[in-house]
Amino acid sequence: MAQGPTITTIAARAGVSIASVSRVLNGLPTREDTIRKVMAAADELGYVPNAAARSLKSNRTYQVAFAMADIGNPTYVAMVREIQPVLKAAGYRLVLHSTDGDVDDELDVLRRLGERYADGLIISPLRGFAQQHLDLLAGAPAPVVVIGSVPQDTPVDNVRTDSRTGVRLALEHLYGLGRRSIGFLNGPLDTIPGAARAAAYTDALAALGLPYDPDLVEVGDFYRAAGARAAHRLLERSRPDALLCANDLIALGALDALREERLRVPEDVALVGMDDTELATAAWPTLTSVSLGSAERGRRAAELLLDRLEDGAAAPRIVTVEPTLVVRASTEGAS
Amino acid sequence: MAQGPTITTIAARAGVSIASVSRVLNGLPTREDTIRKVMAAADELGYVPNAAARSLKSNRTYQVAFAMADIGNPTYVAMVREIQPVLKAAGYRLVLHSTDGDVDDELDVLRRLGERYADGLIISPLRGFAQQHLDLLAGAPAPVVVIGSVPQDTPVDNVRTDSRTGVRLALEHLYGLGRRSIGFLNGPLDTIPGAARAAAYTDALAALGLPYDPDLVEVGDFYRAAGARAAHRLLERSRPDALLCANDLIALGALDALREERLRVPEDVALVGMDDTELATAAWPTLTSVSLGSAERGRRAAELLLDRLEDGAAAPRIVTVEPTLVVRASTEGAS
DNA sequence: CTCACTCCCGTAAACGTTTACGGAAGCCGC
DNA sequence: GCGGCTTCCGTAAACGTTTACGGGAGTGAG
Repeated sequence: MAQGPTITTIAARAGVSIASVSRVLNGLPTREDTIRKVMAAADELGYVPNAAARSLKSNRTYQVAFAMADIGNPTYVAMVREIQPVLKAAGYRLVLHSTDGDVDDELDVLRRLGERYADGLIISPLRGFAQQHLDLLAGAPAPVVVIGSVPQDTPVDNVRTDSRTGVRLALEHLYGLGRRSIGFLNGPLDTIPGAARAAAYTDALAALGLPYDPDLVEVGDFYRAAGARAAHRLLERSRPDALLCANDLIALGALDALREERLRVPEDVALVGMDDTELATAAWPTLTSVSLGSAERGRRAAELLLDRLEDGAAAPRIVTVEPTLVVRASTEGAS
Repeated sequence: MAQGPTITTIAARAGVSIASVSRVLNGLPTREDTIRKVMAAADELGYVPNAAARSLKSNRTYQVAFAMADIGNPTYVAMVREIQPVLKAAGYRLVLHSTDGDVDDELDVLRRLGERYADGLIISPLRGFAQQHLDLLAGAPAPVVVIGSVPQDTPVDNVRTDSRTGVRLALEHLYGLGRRSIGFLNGPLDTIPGAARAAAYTDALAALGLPYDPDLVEVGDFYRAAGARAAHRLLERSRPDALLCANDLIALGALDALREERLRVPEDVALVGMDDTELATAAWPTLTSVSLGSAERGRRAAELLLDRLEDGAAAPRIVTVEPTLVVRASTEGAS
């Protein structure tokens, strides 16, 4: 934990000025033997540049922040997993924020960007986009990329998916299998995905000519235990032949509940999750799931941010990742 | 992306010196109406302090780094999940490094601590502890906490688990169920957990009076697909009545393989994983797994680091987290 | 020999904070 | 009315870099 050498130390040992040291270390044109002297001194002293001083002067931290609701959720893990290597390859560190889906926390992350501890931010808000969010986004002191849909004219890079299409794919698949009583286990309606999926479910039903039956819909939370409870509540008052779950965790909970109720999957109830996380293939029967391309969304977001850091003036871009349906045993029968 | 206000801006607007502004913002004793003026100016301007300038002066970044092999591995996710809130509560940000288990990457993380971009580091090395590691650890420019066992006299805080006991618990459990031909699917032997678990397996067999049969041991990698391949190889040449897997991912792969070979779990082959990740409860049958307390290790590591940041001089501490066996359906039959 | 030009390098300022130091103002007791 | 104390604040230095600017040495041409 010794006090490290600074360019001043190196300059003294090499017998040159700190300016020369800095030039050598940054590869600016310098005479050959000065380079050698400085390099030798730096090596001997084990010099490592000080990040704080460098960013103070250059206004670059080479850090990027990623804010999401919960690192325990495999969707976000998939994103982080893709974001990290992209940033690393470009020489950036990753700062991780878990907001627990708390709006104040999210706003706080946005505000503290002003501390300039990071050059940019990727945020995947769970709740939110009150006017307050939008104001902060518009006036953000550093580039921000939002994963999730942002209102039309918000001047921000944006990676979105089309959960409407995703839900439709799932319902069409179930309809095609002859299921007509398709229940829906959703997450909280005050979350962005919760609200979007609720609307999409209603629309997709209508498109298929199926009636909307409130008894077939339950709202819980995006966790496994909550999914199980929601499934039990739903099964108490109706008997669907299929269940769409707003994410894979809920689907796992539903699987637990169905097992307890001695209902077979998929024979009695076909089950579809969303997000297509690794849990979908760990479960048994393996879960049919709507892939919303979390990994790809993460990667694209990181790329957008890096582009933006290169060229701050370019017009905001919107990238849309198409959902796909990954069919597995929980709807199509035995493995 | 406007240029933010600095304490100089505030000082001008409030009609005081920058020293007064700094004092007010840091809560040092100041006259009441100066406080008001400064606060008013700061609020109006939306002042946010600059992190780089602050850390340059104070030598504190309020960041902590965590380096692990692979954020896709649920073990590390469990750690991050615990580490993050502990740090956040203490006002620290989390910087995440994925090393892919690459030794050079690990060394690089250690070296770059010298940039002082973080006040401390939690590292969970997968390979390593060559002399090079130890030298770097000893001379680290900031406190380091290692998750995983470190040689006896390394002057570093250390959170370890006792995988020897963990493996013994698993084998005793299987032995108690009447299993006598217990196979072992391990990860690479040049990794720390791989080597430790191999030795523990041999010892535990001996303690139970069972012979060591090389045909019952297969080495692969810590991934699901590798686990499946290893299981297939093992099943080609022997017919165990139980399989211990060096982590849950391998166990999931083994489950895949066993299913393909039409072997029933646990009737034909009892299956035990390690790490007790969420995958263990997602699988079917649910997986008996040796919990190595990943979550707790993460939390304890974060706490150790925070303590160390308070008091750098205290003697290095070693915390040991006891493994436990979580028995589920993959050894004890129907749910 | 001198002038102009080039090539390197050193001096010093700047980034936005924190903080040591000393000065000004007010108050008290004598 | 003056010395001494306290309280508050401003000046300036410092943290470790990067970089604008200008000066000195060397070269070549006239």
